[in-house]
Amino acid sequence: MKVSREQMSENRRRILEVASRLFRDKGFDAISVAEVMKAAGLTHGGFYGHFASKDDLIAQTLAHALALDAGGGGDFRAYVEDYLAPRHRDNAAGGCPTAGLAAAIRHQGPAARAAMTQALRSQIDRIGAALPKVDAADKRRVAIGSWAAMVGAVILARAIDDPALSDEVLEQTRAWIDAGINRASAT
Amino acid sequence: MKVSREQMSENRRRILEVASRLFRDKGFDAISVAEVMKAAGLTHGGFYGHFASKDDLIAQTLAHALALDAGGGGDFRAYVEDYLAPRHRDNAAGGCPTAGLAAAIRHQGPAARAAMTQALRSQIDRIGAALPKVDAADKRRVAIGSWAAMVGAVILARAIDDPALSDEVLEQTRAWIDAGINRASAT
DNA sequence: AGTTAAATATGATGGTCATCATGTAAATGT
DNA sequence: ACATTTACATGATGACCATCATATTTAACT
Repeated sequence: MKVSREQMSENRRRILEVASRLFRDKGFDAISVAEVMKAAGLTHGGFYGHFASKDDLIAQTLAHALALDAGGGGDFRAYVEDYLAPRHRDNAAGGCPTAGLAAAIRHQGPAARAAMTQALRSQIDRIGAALPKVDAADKRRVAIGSWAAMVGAVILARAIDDPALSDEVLEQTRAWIDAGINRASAT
Repeated sequence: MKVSREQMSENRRRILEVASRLFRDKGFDAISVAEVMKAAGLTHGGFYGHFASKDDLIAQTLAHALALDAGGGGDFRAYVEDYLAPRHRDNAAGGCPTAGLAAAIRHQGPAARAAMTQALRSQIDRIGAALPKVDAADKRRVAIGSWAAMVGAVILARAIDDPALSDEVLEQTRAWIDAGINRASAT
């Protein structure tokens, strides 16, 4: 049955939203088109009215999720603390899409890679801007190094099965980033 | 046809070897059992004589690859330089299994997670031992922070489609790790 | 040398999935 | 009000894949 134009937009929005959560939680391959549609309260048939293919859904979901996730603009230390918290590690479905999906993008199409490139650029700039005390010459190094460590730490912390070691990876990475910022700010 | 016991061991070894390369290159889901067997010069039928399931192959391949990859024991700065080189970024099939597969382990079984946990432990110890000038109290922090940044940087560098930005992620992360080691050694 | 055991090949089987074809009903425009 | 469009539902279709069944061939043991 046909639905109103607003209803259709709303449906499309909900598809992207649930796809974003499902993909972050289980990965692109483990989630079928039918699962996404069902989670959005629809059936699989209408899918190709909204998206050209599953690849298209993946690319649009990525662009959507990465744009929404724009964090790190305020107090950088507080951002790092939240990012490297067990709560974030344990909440992949609602967490940072870069930490959840960056590694899978290698196996996706060009649109997905373009979305991730754009997001990485923005994130580096945002982190740089949130480091006012750091010399301009060092800002980029601090921003890139910190972001790489944050993403890597969450990925590693999620991959291992020892909670104590997983917590330690998060905590030591946080301390390591803090020390790096202090050093760069002390000049 | 039956083959000699040595031939069988050799076959098994080759299956693990090609599986390791294929999985690192394309991911666990994109590689079928039949593909692995074909790449090993066999047909799909013999697979279940060697492994109980694809999950079992994944777990054993991981243990095998992670054990072989034990790097970082010698000169740590040289190791970092190689790790964060474009050559390594562009050679996922032959590169570090942690960088290639860590993010996918979240979706695998307990044996795979156990293998990754063990590998991470060894790697942290190995890096710590390769940092003689760093205070014992700081060793673990430097080792964990550096390793998280290395893994994260390679994952990000592989995910994006702009070669210049990708190179920069590698290079700035290397500089950032260097600076961190210098700071920790200067005490 | 003959018997047995086992490693691999060939050939199903059942399930899942992306995508497509068609029906249906309600919204939109006249 | 009516005609038309269209968003979604239901129901194929064809491909792929993990796993299993059975046959074949040869190493290993007596």
